Amino acid sequence: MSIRTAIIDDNHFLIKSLQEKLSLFPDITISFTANDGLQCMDKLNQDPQVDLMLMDLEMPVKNGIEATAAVKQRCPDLKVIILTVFDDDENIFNAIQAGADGYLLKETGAHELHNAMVQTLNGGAIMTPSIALKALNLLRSPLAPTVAHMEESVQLSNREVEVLEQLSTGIPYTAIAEKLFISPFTVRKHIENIYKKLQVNSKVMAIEKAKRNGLI
Amino acid sequence: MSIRTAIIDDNHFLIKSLQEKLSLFPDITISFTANDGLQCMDKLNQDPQVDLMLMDLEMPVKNGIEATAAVKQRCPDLKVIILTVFDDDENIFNAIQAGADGYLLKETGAHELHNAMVQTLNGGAIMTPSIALKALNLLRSPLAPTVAHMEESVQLSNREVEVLEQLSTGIPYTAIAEKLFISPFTVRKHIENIYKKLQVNSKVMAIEKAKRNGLI
DNA sequence: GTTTCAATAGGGCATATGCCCTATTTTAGA
DNA sequence: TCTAAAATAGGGCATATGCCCTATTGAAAC
Repeated sequence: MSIRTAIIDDNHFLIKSLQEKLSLFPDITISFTANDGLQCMDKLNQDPQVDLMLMDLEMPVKNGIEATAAVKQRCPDLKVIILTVFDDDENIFNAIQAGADGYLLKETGAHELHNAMVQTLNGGAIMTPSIALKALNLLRSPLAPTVAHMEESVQLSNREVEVLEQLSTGIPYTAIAEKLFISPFTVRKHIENIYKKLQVNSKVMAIEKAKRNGLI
Repeated sequence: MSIRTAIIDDNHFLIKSLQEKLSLFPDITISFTANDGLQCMDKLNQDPQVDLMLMDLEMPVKNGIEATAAVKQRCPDLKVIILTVFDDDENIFNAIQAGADGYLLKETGAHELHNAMVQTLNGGAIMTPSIALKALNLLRSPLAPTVAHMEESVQLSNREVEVLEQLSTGIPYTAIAEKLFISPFTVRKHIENIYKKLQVNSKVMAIEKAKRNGLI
Protein backbone atom coordinates (compact mmCIF):
# COMPACT_ATOMS: atom_id res chain seq x y z
CA MET A 1 0.00 0.00 0.00
CA SER A 2 1.32 3.35 -1.02
CA ILE A 3 1.46 6.34 1.29
CA ARG A 4 -0.21 9.19 -0.56
CA THR A 5 1.50 12.27 0.73
CA ALA A 6 0.99 16.03 0.51
CA ILE A 7 3.73 18.55 1.25
CA ILE A 8 2.84 22.03 2.44
CA ASP A 9 5.67 24.54 2.59
CA ASP A 10 6.16 28.08 1.38
CA ASN A 11 9.74 27.37 0.42
CA HIS A 12 9.82 25.86 -3.07
CA PHE A 13 13.37 24.72 -2.63
CA LEU A 14 12.49 22.79 0.50
CA ILE A 15 9.59 21.08 -1.20
CA LYS A 16 11.91 20.03 -3.98
CA SER A 17 14.40 18.72 -1.48
CA LEU A 18 11.71 16.79 0.39
CA GLN A 19 10.41 15.24 -2.80
CA GLU A 20 13.89 14.01 -3.59
CA LYS A 21 14.32 12.64 -0.10
CA LEU A 22 11.04 10.74 -0.33
CA SER A 23 11.67 9.47 -3.84
CA LEU A 24 14.06 6.98 -2.27
CA PHE A 25 11.06 5.14 -0.90
CA PRO A 26 8.86 3.35 -3.43
CA ASP A 27 5.95 3.16 -1.01
CA ILE A 28 5.54 6.93 -0.99
CA THR A 29 3.75 8.89 -3.68
CA ILE A 30 3.30 12.65 -3.66
CA SER A 31 -0.35 13.57 -4.14
CA PHE A 32 0.21 17.29 -4.25
CA THR A 33 2.21 20.13 -2.83
CA ALA A 34 1.06 23.55 -1.65
CA ASN A 35 2.75 26.78 -0.57
CA ASP A 36 0.34 27.92 2.11
CA GLY A 37 -2.65 26.79 4.12
CA LEU A 38 -5.23 28.23 1.77
CA GLN A 39 -3.73 26.55 -1.29
CA CYS A 40 -3.56 23.39 0.73
CA MET A 41 -7.29 23.46 1.47
CA ASP A 42 -8.08 24.20 -2.17
CA LYS A 43 -6.14 21.21 -3.43
CA LEU A 44 -7.48 19.03 -0.68
CA ASN A 45 -11.01 19.83 -1.75
CA GLN A 46 -10.24 18.88 -5.34
CA ASP A 47 -8.36 15.69 -4.65
CA PRO A 48 -8.96 13.93 -1.39
CA GLN A 49 -6.65 11.00 -2.15
CA VAL A 50 -4.23 11.78 0.64
CA ASP A 51 -3.14 9.72 3.61
CA LEU A 52 -0.60 12.01 5.19
CA MET A 53 0.51 15.60 5.14
CA LEU A 54 3.91 17.11 5.88
CA MET A 55 3.17 20.59 7.15
CA ASP A 56 5.44 23.57 7.59
CA LEU A 57 4.56 26.05 10.32
CA GLU A 58 5.56 29.46 9.01
CA MET A 59 3.56 30.21 5.90
CA PRO A 60 1.83 33.28 4.50
CA VAL A 61 -1.97 33.57 4.23
CA LYS A 62 -2.69 30.67 6.53
CA ASN A 63 -0.03 29.21 8.80
CA GLY A 64 0.61 25.57 9.64
CA ILE A 65 -1.35 25.65 12.88
CA GLU A 66 -4.46 27.03 11.23
CA ALA A 67 -4.02 24.77 8.24
CA THR A 68 -3.66 21.70 10.47
CA ALA A 69 -6.82 22.58 12.36
CA ALA A 70 -8.69 23.09 9.08
CA VAL A 71 -7.40 19.87 7.53
CA LYS A 72 -8.26 17.86 10.64
CA GLN A 73 -11.72 19.38 10.64
CA ARG A 74 -12.30 18.27 7.04
CA CYS A 75 -10.52 14.92 7.17
CA PRO A 76 -10.02 13.71 10.73
CA ASP A 77 -8.30 10.51 9.56
CA LEU A 78 -5.74 12.31 7.46
CA LYS A 79 -2.46 12.31 9.38
CA VAL A 80 -0.58 15.56 9.75
CA ILE A 81 3.08 15.71 10.66
CA ILE A 82 4.53 19.12 11.42
CA LEU A 83 7.91 19.60 9.78
CA THR A 84 9.52 22.80 10.89
CA VAL A 85 12.54 24.60 12.31
CA PHE A 86 10.54 26.04 15.20
CA ASP A 87 10.77 24.20 18.48
CA ASP A 88 9.33 26.69 20.92
CA ASP A 89 6.74 25.61 23.46
CA GLU A 90 3.99 27.73 22.03
CA ASN A 91 4.22 26.35 18.51
CA ILE A 92 4.46 22.80 19.79
CA PHE A 93 1.49 23.24 22.08
CA ASN A 94 -0.63 24.93 19.42
CA ALA A 95 0.21 22.34 16.80
CA ILE A 96 -0.81 19.53 19.12
CA GLN A 97 -4.00 21.39 20.05
CA ALA A 98 -4.71 21.79 16.36
CA GLY A 99 -4.52 18.02 16.02
CA ALA A 100 -1.05 17.32 14.67
CA ASP A 101 -0.07 13.66 14.77
CA GLY A 102 3.63 14.26 14.89
CA TYR A 103 6.20 17.00 15.16
CA LEU A 104 9.59 16.75 13.47
CA LEU A 105 12.41 19.20 13.00
CA LYS A 106 13.59 19.79 9.45
CA GLU A 107 17.01 18.39 10.25
CA THR A 108 15.38 14.94 10.39
CA GLY A 109 17.03 12.42 8.08
CA ALA A 110 15.34 10.65 5.17
CA HIS A 111 15.00 7.25 6.79
CA GLU A 112 13.84 8.73 10.06
CA LEU A 113 11.22 10.75 8.21
CA HIS A 114 10.05 7.70 6.33
CA ASN A 115 9.86 5.71 9.54
CA ALA A 116 7.87 8.49 11.21
CA MET A 117 5.39 8.51 8.34
CA VAL A 118 4.88 4.76 8.54
CA GLN A 119 4.52 4.81 12.32
CA THR A 120 2.03 7.65 12.14
CA LEU A 121 -0.12 5.84 9.60
CA ASN A 122 -0.02 2.81 11.88
CA GLY A 123 -1.72 4.82 14.57
CA GLY A 124 1.28 6.06 16.46
CA ALA A 125 2.91 9.42 16.82
CA ILE A 126 6.47 10.50 16.26
CA MET A 127 8.37 13.42 17.65
CA THR A 128 11.97 14.50 17.45
CA PRO A 129 13.44 13.69 20.89
CA SER A 130 13.92 17.36 21.77
CA ILE A 131 10.29 18.02 20.83
CA ALA A 132 9.11 15.01 22.80
CA LEU A 133 10.85 16.39 25.86
CA LYS A 134 9.09 19.71 25.48
CA ALA A 135 5.78 17.97 24.98
CA LEU A 136 6.33 16.04 28.20
CA ASN A 137 7.20 19.23 30.02
CA LEU A 138 4.04 20.86 28.72
CA LEU A 139 2.10 17.92 30.05
CA ARG A 140 3.79 18.27 33.42
CA SER A 141 3.67 22.02 33.81
CA PRO A 142 -0.06 22.69 34.18
CA LEU A 143 -0.23 20.58 37.30
CA ALA A 144 3.30 20.53 38.65
CA PRO A 145 4.79 23.92 39.37
CA THR A 146 6.85 22.42 42.19
CA VAL A 147 10.51 22.00 41.40
CA ALA A 148 12.09 20.72 44.59
CA HIS A 149 13.16 22.83 47.45
CA MET A 150 14.81 20.18 49.60
CA GLU A 151 16.00 22.13 52.64
CA GLU A 152 19.08 20.04 53.48
CA SER A 153 18.50 16.46 52.37
CA VAL A 154 17.67 14.74 55.65
CA GLN A 155 19.31 11.36 56.06
CA LEU A 156 17.14 8.60 57.50
CA SER A 157 18.45 5.14 58.40
CA ASN A 158 17.29 2.12 56.42
CA ARG A 159 15.10 1.04 59.27
CA GLU A 160 13.54 4.44 59.60
CA VAL A 161 12.71 4.48 55.91
CA GLU A 162 11.04 1.09 56.28
CA VAL A 163 8.95 2.35 59.16
CA LEU A 164 8.07 5.51 57.27
CA GLU A 165 7.03 3.44 54.28
CA GLN A 166 4.62 1.46 56.42
CA LEU A 167 3.45 4.59 58.19
CA SER A 168 2.47 6.10 54.86
CA THR A 169 -0.08 3.35 54.26
CA GLY A 170 -2.16 4.63 57.15
CA ILE A 171 -2.04 1.52 59.29
CA PRO A 172 -1.60 1.89 63.08
CA TYR A 173 1.68 1.40 64.95
CA THR A 174 0.66 -2.05 66.11
CA ALA A 175 0.19 -3.27 62.56
CA ILE A 176 3.51 -1.81 61.49
CA ALA A 177 5.16 -3.65 64.37
CA GLU A 178 3.69 -6.94 63.16
CA LYS A 179 4.76 -6.35 59.59
CA LEU A 180 8.34 -5.54 60.54
CA PHE A 181 8.52 -8.20 63.26
CA ILE A 182 9.46 -5.73 65.96
CA SER A 183 7.65 -4.49 69.03
CA PRO A 184 5.23 -1.56 68.83
CA PHE A 185 7.45 0.25 71.30
CA THR A 186 10.31 0.09 68.86
CA VAL A 187 8.08 1.33 66.09
CA ARG A 188 7.14 4.29 68.20
CA LYS A 189 10.75 4.98 69.01
CA HIS A 190 11.67 4.96 65.33
CA ILE A 191 8.82 7.31 64.58
CA GLU A 192 9.93 9.67 67.30
CA ASN A 193 13.39 9.74 65.75
CA ILE A 194 11.94 10.29 62.29
CA TYR A 195 9.88 13.21 63.54
CA LYS A 196 12.95 14.79 65.07
CA LYS A 197 14.95 14.42 61.90
CA LEU A 198 12.18 15.74 59.70
CA GLN A 199 11.27 18.47 62.16
CA VAL A 200 7.62 17.55 62.23
CA ASN A 201 5.22 16.33 64.85
CA SER A 202 2.54 14.27 63.20
CA LYS A 203 2.06 11.37 60.86
CA VAL A 204 0.60 13.41 58.06
CA MET A 205 3.37 16.00 58.13
CA ALA A 206 6.05 13.33 58.24
CA ILE A 207 4.61 11.53 55.23
CA GLU A 208 4.20 14.71 53.26
CA LYS A 209 7.73 15.88 53.97
CA ALA A 210 9.19 12.46 53.24
CA LYS A 211 7.44 12.38 49.88
CA ARG A 212 8.57 15.87 48.99
CA ASN A 213 12.13 14.96 49.77
CA GLY A 214 12.04 11.69 47.89
CA LEU A 215 12.67 9.65 50.99
CA ILE A 216 9.75 7.39 50.17
CA MET B 1 31.82 7.99 27.84
CA SER B 2 29.98 5.04 29.25
CA ILE B 3 26.28 5.09 30.07
CA ARG B 4 25.99 3.85 33.64
CA THR B 5 22.61 2.17 33.78
CA ALA B 6 20.33 0.77 36.47
CA ILE B 7 17.54 -1.70 35.73
CA ILE B 8 14.51 -1.85 38.01
CA ASP B 9 12.12 -4.76 37.39
CA ASP B 10 10.48 -7.33 39.61
CA ASN B 11 10.92 -9.99 36.95
CA HIS B 12 14.39 -11.51 37.30
CA PHE B 13 14.14 -13.12 33.90
CA LEU B 14 13.44 -9.81 32.23
CA ILE B 15 16.37 -8.17 33.95
CA LYS B 16 18.57 -10.95 32.67
CA SER B 17 17.19 -10.53 29.19
CA LEU B 18 17.73 -6.77 29.28
CA GLN B 19 21.27 -7.20 30.47
CA GLU B 20 21.96 -9.47 27.53
CA LYS B 21 20.34 -7.04 25.13
CA LEU B 22 22.45 -4.19 26.44
CA SER B 23 25.65 -6.22 26.53
CA LEU B 24 25.75 -5.77 22.76
CA PHE B 25 26.65 -2.17 23.30
CA PRO B 26 30.11 -1.46 24.71
CA ASP B 27 29.11 2.04 25.81
CA ILE B 28 26.63 0.71 28.35
CA THR B 29 27.57 -0.58 31.79
CA ILE B 30 25.08 -1.87 34.35
CA SER B 31 25.54 -0.11 37.67
CA PHE B 32 22.97 -2.15 39.53
CA THR B 33 19.61 -3.85 39.27
CA ALA B 34 16.71 -3.84 41.73
CA ASN B 35 13.42 -5.67 42.00
CA ASP B 36 11.26 -2.93 43.44
CA GLY B 37 11.21 0.77 44.14
CA LEU B 38 12.40 0.48 47.72
CA GLN B 39 15.36 -1.66 46.78
CA CYS B 40 16.08 0.82 44.03
CA MET B 41 16.22 3.72 46.46
CA ASP B 42 18.38 1.72 48.84
CA LYS B 43 20.92 0.95 46.16
CA LEU B 44 20.76 4.46 44.78
CA ASN B 45 21.65 5.80 48.20
CA GLN B 46 24.65 3.51 48.39
CA ASP B 47 26.00 3.98 44.88
CA PRO B 48 25.10 7.15 43.04
CA GLN B 49 27.18 6.36 39.94
CA VAL B 50 24.19 6.12 37.61
CA ASP B 51 23.30 8.13 34.51
CA LEU B 52 20.10 6.42 33.46
CA MET B 53 17.47 4.09 34.85
CA LEU B 54 15.23 1.63 33.03
CA MET B 55 12.13 1.36 35.19
CA ASP B 56 9.33 -1.17 35.17
CA LEU B 57 5.90 0.02 36.29
CA GLU B 58 4.27 -2.88 38.07
CA MET B 59 6.36 -3.79 41.08
CA PRO B 60 5.59 -4.81 44.64
CA VAL B 61 6.34 -2.55 47.64
CA LYS B 62 6.82 0.58 45.56
CA ASN B 63 5.74 0.82 41.97
CA GLY B 64 7.52 2.47 39.07
CA ILE B 65 5.58 5.71 39.30
CA GLU B 66 6.42 6.23 42.95
CA ALA B 67 9.97 5.10 42.40
CA THR B 68 10.41 7.51 39.50
CA ALA B 69 9.14 10.41 41.57
CA ALA B 70 11.46 9.46 44.42
CA VAL B 71 14.47 9.02 42.16
CA LYS B 72 13.84 12.32 40.38
CA GLN B 73 13.49 14.10 43.69
CA ARG B 74 16.82 12.74 44.88
CA CYS B 75 18.73 12.98 41.59
CA PRO B 76 16.99 15.34 39.18
CA ASP B 77 19.62 14.84 36.50
CA LEU B 78 19.36 11.08 36.50
CA LYS B 79 17.35 10.09 33.43
CA VAL B 80 14.48 7.64 33.90
CA ILE B 81 12.99 5.68 31.04
CA ILE B 82 9.83 3.73 31.76
CA LEU B 83 9.98 0.26 30.22
CA THR B 84 6.69 -1.55 30.59
CA VAL B 85 3.85 -3.44 28.97
CA PHE B 86 1.24 -0.99 30.23
CA ASP B 87 0.12 1.67 27.81
CA ASP B 88 -3.01 3.03 29.47
CA ASP B 89 -3.53 6.76 29.79
CA GLU B 90 -3.37 6.78 33.54
CA ASN B 91 0.00 5.09 33.76
CA ILE B 92 1.43 7.28 31.02
CA PHE B 93 0.13 10.44 32.59
CA ASN B 94 1.29 9.51 36.06
CA ALA B 95 4.71 8.47 34.82
CA ILE B 96 5.19 11.79 33.06
CA GLN B 97 3.97 13.67 36.09
CA ALA B 98 6.44 11.71 38.17
CA GLY B 99 9.18 13.02 35.93
CA ALA B 100 9.90 10.18 33.52
CA ASP B 101 12.12 11.17 30.59
CA GLY B 102 10.89 8.47 28.27
CA TYR B 103 8.28 5.77 27.97
CA LEU B 104 8.96 2.61 25.99
CA LEU B 105 7.06 -0.63 25.63
CA LYS B 106 8.90 -3.82 26.43
CA GLU B 107 8.61 -4.99 22.87
CA THR B 108 11.20 -2.35 21.93
CA GLY B 109 14.20 -3.82 20.09
CA ALA B 110 17.78 -3.66 21.29
CA HIS B 111 19.01 -0.99 18.88
CA GLU B 112 15.92 1.12 19.39
CA LEU B 113 16.39 0.90 23.14
CA HIS B 114 20.02 1.86 22.84
CA ASN B 115 19.15 4.77 20.62
CA ALA B 116 16.49 5.92 23.09
CA MET B 117 19.01 5.84 25.92
CA VAL B 118 21.51 7.91 23.98
CA GLN B 119 18.87 10.42 22.88
CA THR B 120 17.60 10.74 26.41
CA LEU B 121 21.06 11.43 27.80
CA ASN B 122 21.51 14.05 25.09
CA GLY B 123 18.59 15.94 26.56
CA GLY B 124 15.78 14.57 24.45
CA ALA B 125 12.89 12.28 25.18
CA ILE B 126 11.83 9.10 23.48
CA MET B 127 8.48 7.39 23.38
CA THR B 128 7.14 4.42 21.54
CA PRO B 129 4.92 5.87 18.78
CA SER B 130 1.73 4.52 20.34
CA ILE B 131 2.70 6.10 23.65
CA ALA B 132 3.57 9.37 21.98
CA LEU B 133 0.10 9.48 20.48
CA LYS B 134 -1.50 9.00 23.86
CA ALA B 135 0.74 11.65 25.35
CA LEU B 136 -0.38 14.06 22.63
CA ASN B 137 -3.99 13.21 23.32
CA LEU B 138 -3.48 13.85 27.02
CA LEU B 139 -1.98 17.20 26.11
CA ARG B 140 -4.97 18.02 23.95
CA SER B 141 -7.51 17.32 26.68
CA PRO B 142 -5.72 17.93 29.94
CA LEU B 143 -8.77 18.49 32.06
CA ALA B 144 -11.63 16.78 30.30
CA PRO B 145 -11.70 13.05 30.84
CA THR B 146 -10.24 11.23 33.80
CA VAL B 147 -6.87 12.04 35.17
CA ALA B 148 -7.34 9.50 37.93
CA HIS B 149 -9.56 6.46 37.79
CA MET B 150 -12.18 7.70 40.24
CA GLU B 151 -14.13 4.58 41.15
CA GLU B 152 -17.55 6.23 41.36
CA SER B 153 -16.59 9.86 41.21
CA VAL B 154 -16.92 10.55 44.91
CA GLN B 155 -18.70 13.81 45.50
CA LEU B 156 -17.68 15.78 48.56
CA SER B 157 -19.51 18.91 49.66
CA ASN B 158 -17.70 22.24 49.66
CA ARG B 159 -17.40 22.16 53.40
CA GLU B 160 -16.03 18.67 53.38
CA VAL B 161 -13.35 19.68 50.90
CA GLU B 162 -12.41 22.60 53.13
CA VAL B 163 -12.06 20.29 56.09
CA LEU B 164 -10.08 17.79 54.04
CA GLU B 165 -7.69 20.50 52.91
CA GLN B 166 -7.02 21.50 56.48
CA LEU B 167 -6.75 17.88 57.49
CA SER B 168 -4.06 17.37 54.88
CA THR B 169 -1.83 19.92 56.59
CA GLY B 170 -1.51 17.61 59.57
CA ILE B 171 -2.94 19.96 62.17
CA PRO B 172 -5.28 18.49 64.85
CA TYR B 173 -9.06 18.69 64.77
CA THR B 174 -9.10 21.48 67.30
CA ALA B 175 -6.90 23.67 65.11
CA ILE B 176 -9.06 22.95 62.07
CA ALA B 177 -12.11 24.01 64.08
CA GLU B 178 -10.47 27.33 64.91
CA LYS B 179 -9.43 27.98 61.33
CA LEU B 180 -12.89 27.29 59.96
CA PHE B 181 -14.69 29.03 62.86
CA ILE B 182 -16.72 25.94 63.75
CA SER B 183 -16.72 23.64 66.73
CA PRO B 184 -14.36 20.66 66.91
CA PHE B 185 -17.40 18.44 67.13
CA THR B 186 -18.51 19.64 63.75
CA VAL B 187 -15.06 19.06 62.34
CA ARG B 188 -15.17 15.51 63.58
CA LYS B 189 -18.60 14.99 62.10
CA HIS B 190 -17.42 16.21 58.71
CA ILE B 191 -14.44 13.93 58.87
CA GLU B 192 -16.66 10.98 59.70
CA ASN B 193 -18.74 11.75 56.63
CA ILE B 194 -15.65 12.14 54.49
CA TYR B 195 -14.32 8.78 55.64
CA LYS B 196 -17.62 7.12 54.76
CA LYS B 197 -17.67 8.65 51.32
CA LEU B 198 -14.07 7.77 50.61
CA GLN B 199 -14.37 4.35 52.20
CA VAL B 200 -11.38 4.82 54.45
CA ASN B 201 -10.80 4.92 58.16
CA SER B 202 -7.84 7.09 58.89
CA LYS B 203 -6.43 10.51 58.19
CA VAL B 204 -3.55 9.28 56.11
CA MET B 205 -5.71 7.08 53.89
CA ALA B 206 -8.28 9.84 53.41
CA ILE B 207 -5.62 12.32 52.34
CA GLU B 208 -3.98 9.88 50.00
CA LYS B 209 -7.25 8.92 48.35
CA ALA B 210 -8.37 12.51 48.05
CA LYS B 211 -5.14 13.43 46.35
CA ARG B 212 -5.36 10.54 43.95
CA ASN B 213 -8.88 11.54 42.99
CA GLY B 214 -8.00 15.17 42.57
CA LEU B 215 -10.33 16.24 45.38
CA ILE B 216 -7.59 18.31 46.95
C1' DG C 1 39.58 -1.71 73.99
C1' DT C 2 36.53 1.73 74.68
C1' DT C 3 33.12 4.71 72.97
C1' DT C 4 29.32 5.86 70.08
C1' DC C 5 25.32 4.84 67.82
C1' DA C 6 21.50 2.27 65.68
C1' DA C 7 18.16 -1.05 66.72
C1' DT C 8 15.80 -3.21 69.98
C1' DA C 9 12.30 -3.31 74.16
C1' DG C 10 9.67 -1.37 77.80
C1' DG C 11 6.47 2.16 80.58
C1' DG C 12 3.66 6.52 81.63
C1' DC C 13 0.65 10.15 80.46
C1' DA C 14 -1.98 13.76 78.10
C1' DT C 15 -4.11 14.46 73.95
C1' DA C 16 -5.93 13.11 69.41
C1' DT C 17 -8.52 10.18 66.78
C1' DG C 18 -12.14 6.98 65.03
C1' DC C 19 -16.65 5.69 65.74
C1' DC C 20 -20.98 5.36 67.95
C1' DC C 21 -25.14 8.38 69.55
C1' DT C 22 -28.64 12.66 69.35
C1' DA C 23 -30.29 17.21 67.85
C1' DT C 24 -30.92 22.08 65.88
C1' DT C 25 -30.45 25.29 62.13
C1' DT C 26 -29.67 26.54 57.31
C1' DT C 27 -29.80 25.70 52.50
C1' DA C 28 -31.52 24.13 48.44
C1' DG C 29 -34.45 21.35 45.51
C1' DA C 30 -38.89 19.27 44.17
C1' DT D 1 -43.98 25.64 50.31
C1' DC D 2 -42.46 21.55 52.12
C1' DT D 3 -38.81 18.49 52.45
C1' DA D 4 -34.30 16.48 52.06
C1' DA D 5 -29.67 17.36 52.54
C1' DA D 6 -25.94 19.83 54.53
C1' DA D 7 -23.93 22.25 58.22
C1' DT D 8 -23.89 22.97 62.77
C1' DA D 9 -23.26 21.47 67.93
C1' DG D 10 -22.92 18.24 71.56
C1' DG D 11 -21.38 13.71 74.31
C1' DG D 12 -19.18 8.95 75.28
C1' DC D 13 -15.71 5.57 74.82
C1' DA D 14 -11.90 2.63 73.26
C1' DT D 15 -7.84 3.04 70.92
C1' DA D 16 -4.01 5.56 68.68
C1' DT D 17 -0.70 8.93 68.88
C1' DG D 18 2.97 12.20 70.41
C1' DC D 19 6.26 12.79 73.76
C1' DC D 20 8.67 12.08 77.92
C1' DC D 21 11.59 8.39 80.54
C1' DT D 22 15.04 4.13 80.97
C1' DA D 23 17.74 0.13 79.29
C1' DT D 24 20.13 -3.82 76.61
C1' DT D 25 22.57 -5.45 72.57
C1' DG D 26 25.52 -5.58 68.63
C1' DA D 27 28.22 -3.25 65.31
C1' DA D 28 30.99 0.37 63.75
C1' DA D 29 34.42 4.01 64.85
C1' DC D 30 38.12 5.86 67.37
